[in-house]
Amino acid sequence: MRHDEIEEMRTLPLFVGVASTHVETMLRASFLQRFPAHVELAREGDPADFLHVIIDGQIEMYSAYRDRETTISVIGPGHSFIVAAVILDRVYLKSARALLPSRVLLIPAEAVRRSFGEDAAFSRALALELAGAYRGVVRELKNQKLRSSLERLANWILTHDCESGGTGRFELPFDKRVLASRLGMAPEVLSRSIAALVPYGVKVSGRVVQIGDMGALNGLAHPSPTIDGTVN
Amino acid sequence: MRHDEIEEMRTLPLFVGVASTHVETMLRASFLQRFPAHVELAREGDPADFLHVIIDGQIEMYSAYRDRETTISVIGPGHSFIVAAVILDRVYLKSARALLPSRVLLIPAEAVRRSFGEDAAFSRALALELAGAYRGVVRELKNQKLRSSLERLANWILTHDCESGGTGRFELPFDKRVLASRLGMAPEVLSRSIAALVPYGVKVSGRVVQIGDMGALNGLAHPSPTIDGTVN
DNA sequence: TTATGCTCTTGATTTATATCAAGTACGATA
DNA sequence: TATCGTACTTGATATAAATCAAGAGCATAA
Repeated sequence: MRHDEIEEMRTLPLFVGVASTHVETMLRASFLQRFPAHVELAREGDPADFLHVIIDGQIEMYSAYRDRETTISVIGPGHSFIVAAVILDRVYLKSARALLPSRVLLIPAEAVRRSFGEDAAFSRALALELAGAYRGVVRELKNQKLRSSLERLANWILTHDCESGGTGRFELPFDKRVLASRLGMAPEVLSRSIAALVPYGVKVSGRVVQIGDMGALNGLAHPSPTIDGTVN
Repeated sequence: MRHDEIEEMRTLPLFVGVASTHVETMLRASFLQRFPAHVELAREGDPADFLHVIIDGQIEMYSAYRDRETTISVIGPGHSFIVAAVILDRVYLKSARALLPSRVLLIPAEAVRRSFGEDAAFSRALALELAGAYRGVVRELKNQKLRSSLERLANWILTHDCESGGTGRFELPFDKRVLASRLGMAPEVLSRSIAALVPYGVKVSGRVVQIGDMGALNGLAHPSPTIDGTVN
């Protein structure tokens, strides 16, 4: 990495309060890599060689079993992934692919584990990161086990609108087929669910979603702070 | 807590390598409490007042939404819960109830957060604990999204047999209705799924499960290291 | 513009799972 | 031992979701 790039990375949330010598050591061993869309960056079952931090672009975390595949999450700039596998020195549980051309910071697992062992601020930052990630997955598990597809979609729309300014109008951040997989349904079911939201004032044309009647949508969705809470 | 009890708690895995003054401080502020069966120890949505460590007994972690309820996990002696909520100072995402009469160590959240901030070994122990917990939930989410009820049951039997000695014969550790909820299905569906395993050599009478043909069950279950791995 | 290949939608159907309603087994208790 | 309550099972049915099969819309490139 170039010097100016290292300066840019130094300010990542993961590194706040961490001794600059440790940040320096990790960053010097790191790579800033570009990935074209559709490329796989990590495969589940492989040993965790790098901690990944998305600088820009969009990454899909997914998993396959027999002839099925499901999207676990889609993440963007600032997010890191495979933290748990790296510090435990285990294999990845998910695969990752770029949905958009992306730049990703790759920090060698070995360097991360060394800093984790030597720098208290860094181990604390990782603990907090993991605690937040843990709660995110717990929320998602509840979402899957306790809700119907239509409820999941309705709540996703509410949450996403909220995260993108709460204007009642936003663009889908990725293909509908990815959204379907993320929500745990077949693409056909997503299509029909979108149609089923029309009586509740939701209009979807192409990638644009419009919430016409927030009250009606809320009444259908029944959002819950312990499932949808935007702050972990 | 009495002195001998404090001595007993000192050896908990959560405390290995942690400065004894910190352990002492936390334990002195803690309570060792007994809960009869069926009692609720924590309710989702409440602020996290205590880190809980099960000394003995059995605790069900569950969650409710509208008129539904689901079991997230059932845990036993040595396991701690609500670590994430405690260190982030947030509300619980799950409720907890005792399935058996239980003894639980309650460490005040405030004391945990202080030690987390001051003791590097403790923050590292929590990070590792959280990393393991995170991977556990990810596995469970994949289990839910990628498998049918019958596959989930078949794999649960294999995993549980393995964890209890791999003899091909074990006792259900809790009621079938709890198992059904844990596996994400209605109790009736569990009954029928158990019946559907007979052709694969699985016999269930009362609480005793016998695996007659490990090969056949494996063939149905297709266990995967990235879903069922017993080591996180 | 017309082709080409997508993604998405719609309709018909099957399959999986939940629900409702009895019944049966079984353990605890008197 | 008899009785009560609870957990579990079984059958019938309803609902939810997946699958299969076309077709429609839309962007891209020739």
